[in-house]
Amino acid sequence: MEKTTQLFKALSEEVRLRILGLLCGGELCVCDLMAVLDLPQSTISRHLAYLKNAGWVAGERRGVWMYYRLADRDGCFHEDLLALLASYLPKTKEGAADKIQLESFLRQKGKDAC
Amino acid sequence: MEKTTQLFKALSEEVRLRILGLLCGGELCVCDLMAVLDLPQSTISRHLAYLKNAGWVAGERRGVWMYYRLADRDGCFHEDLLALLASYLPKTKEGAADKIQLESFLRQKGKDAC
DNA sequence: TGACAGTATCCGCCTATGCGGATAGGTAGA
DNA sequence: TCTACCTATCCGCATAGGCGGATACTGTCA
Repeated sequence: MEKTTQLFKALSEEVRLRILGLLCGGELCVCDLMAVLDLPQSTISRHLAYLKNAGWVAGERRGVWMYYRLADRDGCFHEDLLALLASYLPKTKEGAADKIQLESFLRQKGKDAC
Repeated sequence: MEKTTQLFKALSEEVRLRILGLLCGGELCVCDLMAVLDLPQSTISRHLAYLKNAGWVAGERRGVWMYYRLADRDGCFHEDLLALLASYLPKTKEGAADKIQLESFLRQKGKDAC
């Protein structure tokens, strides 16, 4: 049950819920999240470490960047809980706003690359 | 989303998960929970207040006793999350043990009343 | 190999919340 | 109304974890 309380602790902070909501759309690197959430790098990194520790996300280094994605689910409960979140978070005010923000940021990033 | 993080904060402590698990079986008073969880009264009461504040449980005074039950669900998300918990908690080691403990306690209580 | 960019971790500070014992508040029955 | 019992709240204390700035680490490229 320790594992379960860890899962819930990780969900009990708005920033982390928003991060999970964004990661439902696919992997992102720390700087993407910084831009969308408008928070200092140390704050984002700390929350990602927390989510990783709790088993919610996994990180993978690719060159200079660390990409984070939703971790492989560990058990039915974890799976079901994530499904619930994935259907709920985008409907919230903050979740919807973050999504729009992310799309516009990624579009801009794409342009800059050209 | 504030409301949501409150729901999760309430779930991020083992004692409170166990209380919810027990209340899934029906209403109970503080002294029932004290007996089953083997914790001081102030601790139980504090956690119940927290759960009540978060919207998980509702209390009703009946004579000297306060009976607590699961609160009416407030929104689909709350509903679905509770359903998930109700199917998960009894399967955990602690949840199953608490259930057995509760049954034996209530049986004893019934006998004493005769 | 030196400079730089992205990320993780450390630091000091502050708040929330855990705990159990003590106390206060309600209610029923004598 | 006095007493006894059940429950809620207060108290002091300890710890977890929030924050942002500073620093350390790591990988890339010239």
